Amino acid sequence: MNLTNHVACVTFVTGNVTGNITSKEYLMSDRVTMADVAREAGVSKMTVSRVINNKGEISPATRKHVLAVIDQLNYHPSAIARGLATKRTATLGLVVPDISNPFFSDIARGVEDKAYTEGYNVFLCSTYEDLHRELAVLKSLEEKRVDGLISCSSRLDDETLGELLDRFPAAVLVNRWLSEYDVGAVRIDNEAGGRMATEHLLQAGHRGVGFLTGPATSYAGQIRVRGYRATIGAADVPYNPAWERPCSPNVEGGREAARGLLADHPELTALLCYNDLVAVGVLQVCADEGRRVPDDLAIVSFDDIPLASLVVPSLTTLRAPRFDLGIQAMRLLLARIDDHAEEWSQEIILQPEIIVRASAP
Amino acid sequence: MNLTNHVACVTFVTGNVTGNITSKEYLMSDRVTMADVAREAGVSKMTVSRVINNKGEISPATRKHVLAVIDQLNYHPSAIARGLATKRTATLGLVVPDISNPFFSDIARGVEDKAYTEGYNVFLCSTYEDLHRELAVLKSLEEKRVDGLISCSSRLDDETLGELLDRFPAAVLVNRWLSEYDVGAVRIDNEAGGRMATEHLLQAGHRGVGFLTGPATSYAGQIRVRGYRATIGAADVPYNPAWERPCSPNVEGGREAARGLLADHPELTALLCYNDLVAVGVLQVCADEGRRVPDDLAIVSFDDIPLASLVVPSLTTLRAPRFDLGIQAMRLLLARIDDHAEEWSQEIILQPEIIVRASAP
DNA sequence: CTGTTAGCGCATTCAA
DNA sequence: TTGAATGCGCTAACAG
Repeated sequence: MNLTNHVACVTFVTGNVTGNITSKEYLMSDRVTMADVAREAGVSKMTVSRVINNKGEISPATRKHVLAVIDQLNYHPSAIARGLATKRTATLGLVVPDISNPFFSDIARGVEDKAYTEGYNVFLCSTYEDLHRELAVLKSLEEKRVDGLISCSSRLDDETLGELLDRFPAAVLVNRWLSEYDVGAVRIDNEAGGRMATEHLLQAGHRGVGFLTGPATSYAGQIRVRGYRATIGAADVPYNPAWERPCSPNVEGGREAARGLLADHPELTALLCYNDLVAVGVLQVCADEGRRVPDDLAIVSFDDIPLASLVVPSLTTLRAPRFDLGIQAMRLLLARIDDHAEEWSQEIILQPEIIVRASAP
Repeated sequence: MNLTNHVACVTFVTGNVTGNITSKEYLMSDRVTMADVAREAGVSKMTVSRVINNKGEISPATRKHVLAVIDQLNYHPSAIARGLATKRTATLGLVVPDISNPFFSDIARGVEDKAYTEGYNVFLCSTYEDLHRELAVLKSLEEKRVDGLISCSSRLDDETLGELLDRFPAAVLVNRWLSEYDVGAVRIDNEAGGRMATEHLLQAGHRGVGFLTGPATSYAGQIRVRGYRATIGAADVPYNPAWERPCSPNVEGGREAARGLLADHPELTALLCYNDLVAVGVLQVCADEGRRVPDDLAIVSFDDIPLASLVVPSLTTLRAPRFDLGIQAMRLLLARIDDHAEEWSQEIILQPEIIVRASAP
C-alpha cells in the first residue's frame, strides 16, 4: 500500500471532493475521522483509539501501521468527541479581573505554563470586577465542561460563590478562602510581608515609619498593616496611628497621601507604601519637594511590578510571587481533579520576598 | 407540579443518589441532561432543544413550562455535546509569545472582550518564542476544534505557518502577513509611526536626530527606520547613517547604545527609541551624565506601555493601539468564521497615535 | 492482542 | 407546534 493509494482512499472516503470547493471547505465539512483511519488501515476503530491513547496491548506491527496511516491522512482526533465520551475535556477555566494588570498576567502565565506541561488548555476569562460578567463567564465555563476552575477575584458573597464553584469538578481560589466549601486556596502571606517590610526599616535605624495603607476596603492592605503594627509593637519604637493613612492604589493616590502625611508629620523618616504605584507617587512628591530618597525618606512598597526596578531611585519592595501563585494554584487544582487527596491541602500560603533596592538599602 | 415533586424527580432520574456519595460526585457522574428536562417537563428532547436555542415555533405555554423545569433542575446544556452535533464550538484560540508582556496582554484583553460580547470563549496559549511549543499549541487547538485562531507571533516560516493555519476554519495574524494564504491580518502602521515621531522632532527645530533602532532582526524596527529616513530625506535636514544604532529592546540595551551614540555624536539633540524601555535606558544615561531632558536631548519612543507616563520626565511616545488591535483581529476573525465576505478584508492597518509628554514637548 | 456493541448529550433531518 | 429516528466522533465494557 503506497502513498498514492492512501491519498486516493481519502478522497473516496470523504466523498464530496467533486470540484469547486476549497480545501478549507473540505476540511470543515469532512474532517478525517477515526473511522477513516480504521478503514484505511484495515483495523477497527478501537485499535486506532488504542494507538492514539497508548492504551492496552498492541502489536508493534499494527501500531506502526496505524501510525503511518494517521500520518498519511493527517488525522487529528477530535477532543470534542473524546470529551463527550470520557466526560473529561483537558480544559480549565481561569477567571481574572483584568489580564492587563501585571499582577494577574503573571499569575496567568504561571497557570498556563503548568497547564501546558500537564496537557491542559485554559480558557481566559476577564470580569473587570463586574458581577454580571462574572456570573456569565462562570456559566459559560460550566457549559464548556471544564475539568477545573481557578478564580483570582470575585465580587460574589461567600455562599453564592461557594455554590457556584461546587458545580465544577474542582476549584481553586487565589487570595481568597471559603472555609465552608470544598475549594482549594492559594494566597500570599501579607502579614509576613508587612512584618518584613517594617523590620527592614527598623534595622536601618528608622524610628518614624509611616504607612500609606491603600484602600480601606483592601483586605490585603489591612493584613499588611497588622504585620506593621505587630512589628512596631514588638520593638522599642514609637507608634502613632496618625502615621497610617489610606490612599487610592495608584500613583495619584500616592502623591496626594504623601503630600498630606509628610507635611503633617515631619518626624517620619521612612514610609511603607501599599503598592509600587503608590511608591512612585511618593517618589514624585519627594522630587518636587526636594526630599532625597532614601537619605531624607526611605521607601518600601509591595508587589514588585516591573516598574519597581526602573524608576529612579529603584524601589525596595516585597515581591509577590505571582508566577508561583499561578503554578501552585494549578498544582492544587490538578491534585483535586485527579483526586490526589494527599496533596489536597485546603490552603497554600506563599511567602513574599523582600527585594532590596535604592529606595531603602 | 411543585418544587418538591421536581426535586424528588431529579433524584429519581439521576438514579444513584443512594447514600454516601458527595454532591460533587453526584454532579460529575450524573449531570442533569436534556433528556431529564424533557422527561420532567413531559415533552420531547427536541422541544427542550428548541427552547434553549430559541429556534422554531414553540407555544408560549410549553416554552414557559420548559424554562421553569430547566430552572428547577438547574440544567446547564453541554457545550461539548452541542459542539459534536453542530461542529461549532464557540471557542477560539489566541497564541501569544508571553502574556506578561503588556503589548500582548492588552491585545489579549481586546480579543477576550470582543469574544465575550460575541459569545465565544478563548483559549490562551503562550509560546515563549519556542518553536516546539508553538507547534504543540496549534496542534492542541486544532484538536479542540476551535472555530478560529488569532496568532500574535510565530517563528515558523511562511509556508509551514500557512499550511498550519489552513487547518483552522478561520485565522487572523497580528503584525504579520501571509500573502499566499487565506488568512486575515491586522497590523500597526509602523512606517507612519516612524514618520510621525520624526516630524514631531523636526517641527520642534531639531536638526540632529538619532535613532536607537532596536534588534536588527525586528521587522517593526526596520519599518520605523524607513519612516524616519523618509521624513529626514523629505526635509532640509542633515542625515547621517551613523546616527542609527541597533540595540537590545530593553533598558540595558538603551543604556549601552545611548552611551556610545551620544559620546560619538555630540551633535545629536534628539533621539528616537525603538521602544519605551530603551528610552528609559537613555533617560538613565542622561541622568548619569548630567544631560537634561528634553533641553539637552529630546526623546521620542514607541509603544506607550504604562511605564511611559510614570518615569520622570514622562515619555513622548507613539502609542500602539494594542487593545484595538485585539478588537479588530476579533472582528476580522468573526467575519471570516461567519463568511461575511464583505468584511473579509485581508489586512487591517491601524495608525499609531503620538502621545506628547515631557521628554519631547 | 483485537473487534463488537453501546452509549456520551445534543441537533438535524424528517414526519406527524 | 411537536416528536421520532439518526448520527456527530470517540471510548468503555465486554467478548473473542
